[in-house]
Amino acid sequence: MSDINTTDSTDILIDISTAILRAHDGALQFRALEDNGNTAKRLPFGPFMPDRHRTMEIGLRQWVREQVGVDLAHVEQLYTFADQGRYKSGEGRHVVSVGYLALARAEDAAGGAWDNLYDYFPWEDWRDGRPDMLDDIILPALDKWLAQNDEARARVRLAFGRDGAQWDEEFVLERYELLYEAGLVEEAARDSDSGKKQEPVPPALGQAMQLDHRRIAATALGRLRSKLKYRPVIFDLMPDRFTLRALQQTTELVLGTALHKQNFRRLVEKSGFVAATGKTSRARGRPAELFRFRHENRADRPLSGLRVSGGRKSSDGK
Amino acid sequence: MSDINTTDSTDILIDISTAILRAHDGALQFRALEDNGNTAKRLPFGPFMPDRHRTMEIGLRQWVREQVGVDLAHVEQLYTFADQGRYKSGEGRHVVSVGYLALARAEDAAGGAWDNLYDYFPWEDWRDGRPDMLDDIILPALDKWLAQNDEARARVRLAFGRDGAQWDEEFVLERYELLYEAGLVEEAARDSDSGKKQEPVPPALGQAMQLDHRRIAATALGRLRSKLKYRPVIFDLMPDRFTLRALQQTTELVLGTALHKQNFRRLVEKSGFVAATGKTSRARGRPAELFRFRHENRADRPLSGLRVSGGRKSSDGK
DNA sequence: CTTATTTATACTCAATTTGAGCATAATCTA
DNA sequence: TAGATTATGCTCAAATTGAGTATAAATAAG
Repeated sequence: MSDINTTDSTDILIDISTAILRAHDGALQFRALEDNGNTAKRLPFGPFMPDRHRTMEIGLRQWVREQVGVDLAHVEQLYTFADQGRYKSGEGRHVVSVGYLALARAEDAAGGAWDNLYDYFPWEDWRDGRPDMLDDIILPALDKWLAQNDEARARVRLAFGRDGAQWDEEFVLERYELLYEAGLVEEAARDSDSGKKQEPVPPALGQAMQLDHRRIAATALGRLRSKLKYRPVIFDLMPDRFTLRALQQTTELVLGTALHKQNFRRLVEKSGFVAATGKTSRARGRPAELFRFRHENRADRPLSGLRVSGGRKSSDGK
Repeated sequence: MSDINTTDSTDILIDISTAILRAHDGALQFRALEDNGNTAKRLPFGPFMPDRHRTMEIGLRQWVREQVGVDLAHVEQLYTFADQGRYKSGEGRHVVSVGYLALARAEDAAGGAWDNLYDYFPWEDWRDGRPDMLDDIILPALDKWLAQNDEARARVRLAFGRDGAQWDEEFVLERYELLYEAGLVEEAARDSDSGKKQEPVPPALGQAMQLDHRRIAATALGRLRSKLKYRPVIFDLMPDRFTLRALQQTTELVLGTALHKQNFRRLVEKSGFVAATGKTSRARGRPAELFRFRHENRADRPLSGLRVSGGRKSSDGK
């Protein structure tokens, strides 16, 4: 038990970092903070202090309150990262990092600096088709790396959908991790013992972040993409009233893929998650009906979320 | 950042606890350890020691190696629990508990004591239909509690599938948490300040465990049930060669529900995850073909896991 | 004010998937 | 040799899904 093995346990510091996402201006954004003397930005974060924080979520909410003034809709723990060497702390303290995902409605998250998440993960946005950088930069660079690290080939194949495997938009973290291991993101060079400096890749692959925050952001995006499909979390990114078009755009934003309009509408209407109201027009074209999320119903249905799917998979042979 | 807020951070101890599951003897079992002077059992666990453990998974594997001799197939981090008051440590140390799920093949996990997981969560096993204890004991008790705690009503409805909501086998943790909060499991009485002792419920609801280990076990079961549906993890519970019947029984074991045999077969064969081999007979009846898991293929397909589903949902009205 | 443009919404249709069975096959037991 | 028992093949209708076509209701342009 704890009392037996407790002997030499070193000083541990737990940091709680939160990726706060919102959908705004046709972009998937997250709250990014700047620090003096550091070009890389960071997520809101702070230490977990058991004396003051009865739970980690209470701690999280404190740091979010103090560092950014945002009303959080959905909050969810992502993962606890504890690898040594991926997180340098000033002192000798060992740092363990607990990542959280939080969703905010644009209305409740007005002020402050918000960055486009896809500026940090440009290879994840497939809304206008497969990003060129994949074939032009990433895959060739990975191939070069694989020549030295053949054991990673299967992971690359799976994560990047090569050789017959298909791209799975949920593998955001797996892709980032591989790019990190291959030394293709700035953080890799930064974390490696400053002695042998890895060659920085000419066209930087997305913006870097402080500490392990980009890893947490990647985890957040992957988790959100996955969760969307079985729980109605998308509504935590939407305002009170919204058109189906807006709902679809937000969904596409998160998934990073385009969806078939009529079928999306059919899916949503059938799901029972939304109820019609009056209507608005604003923008061009025929005015669209405004819907609202049916809280009442949240429990009635299989909670299946929006079973969006990309498109009929090519029925290749078998 | 950390250096700023680091001031008074109290001494934190991180415990790594692992629910190791296997399918054996027609039961879903987990490795349960006994301690002298404690009737409640525990999971293998030990402190995370950053000096010795480069990653938490390395720490986990050390404790598992030392405490139980089991070859782990699949290992997955579940959740980090840090609520104060749910975990008493002998000393003044604040304990944070990181839970892991591990799967083992019965062949690689022979020795030691294995307990039936459903002895700890009897209300989760629906293979022979809805367990009587739900209507006889649990729901009436929850109702009594709800009379004092009306704000929990919606959660109970969702977790226990009442009032039109339907039972979702994945909500294992949510159900356990509610039973805990309602004081219906032994751990609740144990953790509450010994002063006011909660009345223990006459027929104990499943076996209790030490510390927060039953909570971790609940998380493990919920996660596994969920993951089964989108990743082929079930094969990490199977031996090298298996009949489709065995695969189905293991799946039913995990999900806690019965499945339609012919459709399960169709699903599995079409998935491409298995390949036929020779055949065995042993048991009564027509001998069944033996299959093996197709590792090669792991990446080819959408990785969709076994999209098992309970049965056609009643198309109630809308 | 008439037409093009734009977006929303309704419907269709075929392919595929799913839920439920029935039917037959291949063993073992009595 | 007749069950009993389990495996496997096949059918069939209902539901879901992918991909369009068609129509409606606005705004913007001339």
